[in-house]
Amino acid sequence: MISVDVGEDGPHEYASGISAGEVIKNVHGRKSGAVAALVDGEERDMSYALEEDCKVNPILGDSEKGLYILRHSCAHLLAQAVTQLYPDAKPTIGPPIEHGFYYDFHMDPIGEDELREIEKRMKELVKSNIAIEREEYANDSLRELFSANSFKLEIMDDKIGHDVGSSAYRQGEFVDLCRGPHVSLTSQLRWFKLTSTSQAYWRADRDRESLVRIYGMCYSSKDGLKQRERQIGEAARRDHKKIGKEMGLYMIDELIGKGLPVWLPNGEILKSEIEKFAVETEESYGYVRVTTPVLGKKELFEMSGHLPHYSDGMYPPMKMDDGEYYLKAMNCPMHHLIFSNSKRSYRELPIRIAEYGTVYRNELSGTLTGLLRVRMLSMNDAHIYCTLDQVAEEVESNVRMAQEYYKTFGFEDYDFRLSLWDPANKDKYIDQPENWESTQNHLRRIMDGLDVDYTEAVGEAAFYGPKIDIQFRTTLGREETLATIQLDFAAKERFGLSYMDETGNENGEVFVIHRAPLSTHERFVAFLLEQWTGNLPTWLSPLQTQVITISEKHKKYADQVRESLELAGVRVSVDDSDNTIGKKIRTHRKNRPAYMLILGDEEMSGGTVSIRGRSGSQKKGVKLEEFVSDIFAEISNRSRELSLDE
RNA sequence: GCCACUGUGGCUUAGAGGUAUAGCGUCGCCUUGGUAAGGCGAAGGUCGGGGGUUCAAUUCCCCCCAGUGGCUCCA
Repeated sequence: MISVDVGEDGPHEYASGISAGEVIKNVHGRKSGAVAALVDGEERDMSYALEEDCKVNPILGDSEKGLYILRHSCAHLLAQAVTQLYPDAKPTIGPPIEHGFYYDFHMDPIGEDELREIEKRMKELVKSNIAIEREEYANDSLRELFSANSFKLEIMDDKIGHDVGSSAYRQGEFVDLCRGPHVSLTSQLRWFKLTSTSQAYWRADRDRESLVRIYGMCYSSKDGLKQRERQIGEAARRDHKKIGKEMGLYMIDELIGKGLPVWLPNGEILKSEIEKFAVETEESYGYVRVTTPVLGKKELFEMSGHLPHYSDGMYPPMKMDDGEYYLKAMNCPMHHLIFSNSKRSYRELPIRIAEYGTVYRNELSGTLTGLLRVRMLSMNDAHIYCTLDQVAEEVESNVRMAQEYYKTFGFEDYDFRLSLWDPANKDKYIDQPENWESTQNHLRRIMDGLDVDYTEAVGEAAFYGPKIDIQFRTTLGREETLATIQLDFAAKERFGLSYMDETGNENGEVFVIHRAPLSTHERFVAFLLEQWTGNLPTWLSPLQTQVITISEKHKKYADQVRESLELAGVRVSVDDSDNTIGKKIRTHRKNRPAYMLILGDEEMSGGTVSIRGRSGSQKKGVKLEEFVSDIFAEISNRSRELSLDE
């Protein structure tokens, strides 16, 4: 007999050799929802035999661990279906991921029809309710088992004896090299769906074999799957590309080129509202503004380190009669020259140089999408030149500024990330290990002193120094970097930055902070549109008031209303066409004005307006002057809420 | 850049080897209408571009271009 600790009600006695699953069934019932067991803290199959005293807990299908097991098993199910349908296909690796799983196969590319075929076969395998069993092998018999699959052999070369173990999992005729654990029956894998295929390289190495990756999503219940499908639908509804088109914000024309969005009049309004806000804010934080050219000579970018470390991100040079010129990928080199343009005194520091302009980055064509990833980036960029002692305060005030910005814009779902260099990948970074260590530690101390949570990420630094990234989650749960605050220890030497210190000596210890809290206008607008589903706060709305007349008798009054609003600086448009009012409301909804004003006999005689909010709310008989002053206040306060939609 | 899929009037879209649907929008006429589609009519497309196969291609094949989803990369 062995004693098994099952949690709340103390240890139970069982015959030695009983399976973990039997114990869980005995304690938690047949329908516990367990997909595997936690035996002394180790994840095990339900069939795992208990030989000595231990602690056993169920891993529930809807827990994080349980979902990963389900998804992992689902990946095996996929591989079984694929190898049945395509006997020549060689499974490589197939891990669980957030929301689902993928599996990479060495096989000929497949399309949508094949994907549905495979999914159908998976469903059949679920119906057949095949047992999934763990098998233990000695190393050479394991190699024998997978002798036809060079990918599996390669995995064994690397991992056996380390953490993969020498186990395989069998379901019917299909066997996969795997550490497990897995669910015990294919019928436990009901709530999945294959979503897409893509290409991947074996070991993410483009010189190795090209593989077909098949993605799927998988949940523990119908609800989970449905909810994810709804989330995907919601993301489509919030898609900035769709909303941007409806609101006439931007266009992309193939003759201009991909990744080069054009801001249309409505988009330009939105962009300039953001810019106006940033200019005001940064003036109050002591920034000065400059403008620098969009291109510069090769020698400049060699000096800055862009050409050795960032050349992939830059456009090829333009040969001119006096040398080679490059489009700038960043503003910093030119700002450094501005700093050096005059003798600086310690009394002047920190100097904060800001620029609203464009930079140009040669992103791979396949990565470009809408406003989220573009090749011409409009930025509210700035560089702060300060002493080491001043770094902390400047970083802090930038974190604070970012938080203020995001509050106003209504962003809440973001995290800070301390991005560090990767000493194993020295080509990507300036090779000064001591400087990396000291600046990274410095930033870490600053972050620890601020009351914000952050994570650390190796290999995410800029080439010239560590940075604090502000990470956002899109509706689909994908993480994107919105903004960065970067600490640059390299510029001072490369550009010979210096100032006269208190002792009257030239001091070269100038630290540079690069920061762009509002990201690029392109990406920022994409996030804003998603955040608000296009229904932006009034101050940001390209159209703040849409006036709708009931009949042509009211045209004159509508003009009067328009004039009053325009006088107060409110963006207004009048629709006095002879369509019905319902029709007009429907038509104008896609432009997403903050408010619609309905004008008819009642309003005209009383000098009032009838307000229709975005939610469909109606408020009749509001004095025109009252509306004008209310909306004016809402706009000047940059209010997040639409106070008149009630 | 790599892989898969997609590309039909301003927008959404049907279709298929014999030069093509429908709705919205636009324009005109009628309607003067009170909070998410009033009625009638008209215009508008070399079916992404270029080659090829065929008596015939928008439909099949090849090459480009662009979009979408991934890989890689990244603000």
